[in-house]
Amino acid sequence: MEVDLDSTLGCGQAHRWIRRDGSWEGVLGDSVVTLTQTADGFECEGCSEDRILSYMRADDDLDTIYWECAEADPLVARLIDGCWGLRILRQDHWECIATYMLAVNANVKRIGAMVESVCREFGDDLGGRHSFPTPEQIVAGKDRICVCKLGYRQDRFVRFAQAVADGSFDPDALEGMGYEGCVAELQSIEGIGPKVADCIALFSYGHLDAFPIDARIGHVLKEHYGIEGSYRRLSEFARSRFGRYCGYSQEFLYHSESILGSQVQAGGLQPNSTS
DNA sequence: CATCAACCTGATCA
DNA sequence: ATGATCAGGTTGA
Repeated sequence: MEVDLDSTLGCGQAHRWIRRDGSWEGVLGDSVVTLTQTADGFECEGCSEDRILSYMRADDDLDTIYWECAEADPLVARLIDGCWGLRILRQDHWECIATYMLAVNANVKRIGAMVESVCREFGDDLGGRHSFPTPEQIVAGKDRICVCKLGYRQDRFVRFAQAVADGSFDPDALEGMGYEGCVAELQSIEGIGPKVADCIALFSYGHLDAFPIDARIGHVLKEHYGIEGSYRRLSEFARSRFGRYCGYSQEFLYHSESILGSQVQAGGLQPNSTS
C-alpha cells in the first residue's frame, strides 16, 4: 500500500507516534507498534495486518483523491508533490475524541505532553509505552487527574470519560452518520466546538469532506485566498472550493509554508507574491 | 449574527 | 533571573 510514514504520522493528526531509529513507534489498543518505511510501502511489527491497514485507511485510493484535490485548486495541486503518500488515518473514536478535547487551545507539543501524561497515569504499562486509558480507567483514577496538567480541560475531560463509561454518550453511535450530523453530535459535548469536531469527524469517522480550520489554516486562507471571518464562513468557502476530499486538501495547505519554502530553495518555483 | 473576555500552560521576549 | 506577553479553541455574556 502506498504511504509515506513521515508525512502521515508526523503531520499532527495523531499524537502518539515517535520517530526513533528510522522507524515510527506508536500504540494501537494494547499493542506497541513499529512501522518501517520501505520502497513500496511499509513493514509493520506488533499488530495484525488487518488492523494497521484499517488504521491507514488502505481503501483510500490516493491517485483518485489527490487528482480530485488538484483539479479543484491550483495551489493544492502544487503542494501535493511535497507530501505525496500522506494518508488520513482512521483513529479509535473514544481515543480521538478524548485527545482532541485536550487539543483545545493548545499547540502540537503541548497536546502530545498532555496525552502522554494521561496515558502514563491511567493507561496499562506496555513496557516503555502505555495504552490510551479506557473511560473506566480515567473515572477510577480521577483524583489523580491533576498531575496531568490539563488546565481547564481537566474537569470536562473527566466528565466526558464518565459519560462514555456510564453509556450516556456512545462514540460508536456516530458511525454511519453524515458529516453534518456527526459534527453536530460532537459539538454537543462540552469543550468541543466546530474546529475540534471537524478534526474528529476527519481523523476518526472518515468524513473526508471535513475541513478543520485552526489558526494556521486561517492564516493560509487569508494569505492565499483573501478570505477571513467566522468559522462558518471559512468552512463554507473551503468545503465548496476544495471539494469532497477537502480534508486531504486541508493537510496539504496546512504544510504549505514548509513545502513552498523548500521548493523555492530548490529553485523549483518563484516565491509567491504574498510572501 | 458579531464581538470579546476568560480560561491554563508553556514558550519566548524584555 | 524574573516578570510580561503571547499562542492556541470554546464558551457565554
